[in-house]
Amino acid sequence: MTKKATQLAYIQAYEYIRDRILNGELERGTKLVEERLAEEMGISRTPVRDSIRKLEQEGLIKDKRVVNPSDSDLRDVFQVRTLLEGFAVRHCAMYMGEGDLDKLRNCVEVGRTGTMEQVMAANKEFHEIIVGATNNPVMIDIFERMQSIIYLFRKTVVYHKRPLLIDEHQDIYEAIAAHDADEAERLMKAHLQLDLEFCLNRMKG
Amino acid sequence: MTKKATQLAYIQAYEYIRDRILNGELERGTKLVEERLAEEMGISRTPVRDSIRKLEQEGLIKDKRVVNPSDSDLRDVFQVRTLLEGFAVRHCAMYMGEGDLDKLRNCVEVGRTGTMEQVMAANKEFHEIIVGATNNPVMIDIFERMQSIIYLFRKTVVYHKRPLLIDEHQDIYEAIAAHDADEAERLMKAHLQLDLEFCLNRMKG
DNA sequence: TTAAAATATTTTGTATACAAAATGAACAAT
DNA sequence: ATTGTTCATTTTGTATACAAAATATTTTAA
Repeated sequence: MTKKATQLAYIQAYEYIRDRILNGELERGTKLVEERLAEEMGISRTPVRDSIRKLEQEGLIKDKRVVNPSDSDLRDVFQVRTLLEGFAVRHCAMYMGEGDLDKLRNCVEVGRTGTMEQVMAANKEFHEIIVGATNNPVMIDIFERMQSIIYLFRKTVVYHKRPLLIDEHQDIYEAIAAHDADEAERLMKAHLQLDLEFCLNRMKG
Repeated sequence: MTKKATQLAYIQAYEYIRDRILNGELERGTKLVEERLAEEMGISRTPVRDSIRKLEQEGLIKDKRVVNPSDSDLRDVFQVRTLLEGFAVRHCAMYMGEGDLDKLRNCVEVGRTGTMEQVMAANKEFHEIIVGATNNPVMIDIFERMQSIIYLFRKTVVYHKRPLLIDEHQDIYEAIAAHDADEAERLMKAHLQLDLEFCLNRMKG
């Protein structure tokens, strides 16, 4: 019994467009024409419009174009991200149980030994576990939305492994495991700051 | 020369539905039927659907019903709100100029002397000025989205003036004016905490 | 050649019709 | 009475046609 994929056209359209944006096939700034996309997918404009509206709300599309975030936009996102993850990691240091701690440690491990794809997934998961541990759906939702933008931005720098990234994750993990909330928060903020600067610098090249 | 109102049906529909939700005419939990609303406004379903989708993204509608946030939902929102406004007020204490300070002082003043409607508007503005001063559109956007939910929740307690609310605003203003970031943040967090508890308690009655 | 106006083309917004799905009511069997 | 099944009704999802708006192109005048 194979898991039945969603048959609804507007969901299909949403995933299709979203994936094409995130993997870079639809470049930043590209104008999205409803009819062209509809034809491309063999459906009508109606569900395509729905999905475009949704992606607009999520911030991946702006004025019918794939968003093209400026340095300033990215800074704004990171400022909020730093706030949320700073809070979240503090929460982790105080309350996180063994299960999640194991998962975090595993992310660090994969970060050192895995393939490129595995490393990227593990890095993403590392942050998701931390934010998820707050158990606050509002916060998680905001975080996930920002992830899309960040991923979009990072797309072009994906093959430039940032040095020290895994070391920083390990340090954060250790601070959490040691229940040192202040240190965990401090390390997380520094980590995100470096990440931001790496992104911004790479964009210029 | 009167300001020309937007003629687009989907914007009109958005504002119409949103206002009816926020002012309580559409009660929490009410099922929203596209065709009924369309007929009611004398337009077709298409723009009504658009606006419902948008309101769903904004969190005012969930599963075609006016949201009915639980205590837990409201706590989650306030946790994020506290984080954002704590940061924002700290920013204000460090960088806010005379112009905005005047506006804040005016909000406090109106809070003491105005009519019910004026007081409510001034209270809202007080917080908007503080968040707006961060100059971070991402943060402002998140804040505004939460405001809708909070307002919806608060709707039922609107005529129970909370004691001390204006005093707290004044204290926050003074801490900002004195450039005391730590104190401003502390006062803001306490203020929001009291606000949350007031909301939650009133809901039970 | 450049700027402005007019025209053509593309693209979006809206209405409507029909199909698919979800919901609810009526009925039968236990 | 309760459960389950069938049928009717409502509501949503999708396609299509047309109108309005925005964009691009050509034409005309200086």
